[in-house]
Amino acid sequence: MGRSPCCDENGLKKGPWTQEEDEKLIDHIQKHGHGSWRALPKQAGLNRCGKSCRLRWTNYLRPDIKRGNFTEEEEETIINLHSLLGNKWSSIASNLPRRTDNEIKNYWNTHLRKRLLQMEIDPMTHRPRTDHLNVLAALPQLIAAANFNSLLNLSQNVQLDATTLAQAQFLHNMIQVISTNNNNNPSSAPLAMQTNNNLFGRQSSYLENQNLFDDPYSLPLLVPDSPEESKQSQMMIKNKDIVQHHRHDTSNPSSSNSSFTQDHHQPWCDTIDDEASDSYWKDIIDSPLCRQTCSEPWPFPE
DNA sequence: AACTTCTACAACCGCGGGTAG
DNA sequence: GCTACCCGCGGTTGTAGAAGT
Repeated sequence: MGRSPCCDENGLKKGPWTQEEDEKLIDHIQKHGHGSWRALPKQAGLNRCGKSCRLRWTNYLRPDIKRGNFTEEEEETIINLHSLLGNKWSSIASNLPRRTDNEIKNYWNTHLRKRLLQMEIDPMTHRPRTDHLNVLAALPQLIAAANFNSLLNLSQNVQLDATTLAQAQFLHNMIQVISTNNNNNPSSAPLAMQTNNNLFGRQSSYLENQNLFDDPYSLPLLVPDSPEESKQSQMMIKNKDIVQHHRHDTSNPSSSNSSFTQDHHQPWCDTIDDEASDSYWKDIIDSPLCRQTCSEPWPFPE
């Protein structure tokens, strides 16, 4: 039907808010509540449209907003929820107390998204990027160039420096994920969810009690394949269960709530033991290695 | 010191859902 | 059922400050 934007009305101020305007808005809402946003500016003596007032209040002035840096726990929650919900910022925000959808959206776009890109993970699908990484063509090249197998074998007997070892592990994991994808395996799931734990080593729980590990070499499936499973998981998110589980599992790694025991897929775990996997992805993300690896052309940095 | 480029994030815009008349 | 309105959401833009040259 079409409507004219509320701010088309003549003479209404746009742009950054002044302290005086903020004070007027806060004062009015504290005394009267916001009521109708459309009517509020006039009542509060503000030369703004209602929409602008609502945005200023909900994203900035509201007293229950938590500002400042995101914690690791918050980052991990955002990444996990984004892999499930996509750009449903308000839904994600509902699982992060005192954070606004706008703030989460900005943080995603300026920090987390870039971080995933640096890891060659598509931030929308949370899967390894294949646009410029032609998997089939690149795989032999990757292995040959890195002399990968010998490196791995060597690493079992020789004390390699940490960087080299980390590079080997990183490549190994990438190849394993890629191989799994190529094998038409259902675990072509978002990479963030394909490790035993998620991107930051916390365990997801919404697929509890499912046998995920038929193929001992496959990476566990942590993302629902069917719409039904997806709905289930989203319901759990709505109930904030997933966040609670995360926290529970963090404090109790051997929690019986977790379905992601590692007994059934030892080959993967041979590379990453329990302790290491807990901080595995986080370490990679934060490490100079990640930046180096991702900033250099494949197949592998020297 | 001056200029350019980059980064972070506040704010805006347009769309769609819900609802009252 | 139609229209007008309100509200919330997600994408995008504008801009101030930081970093680089």
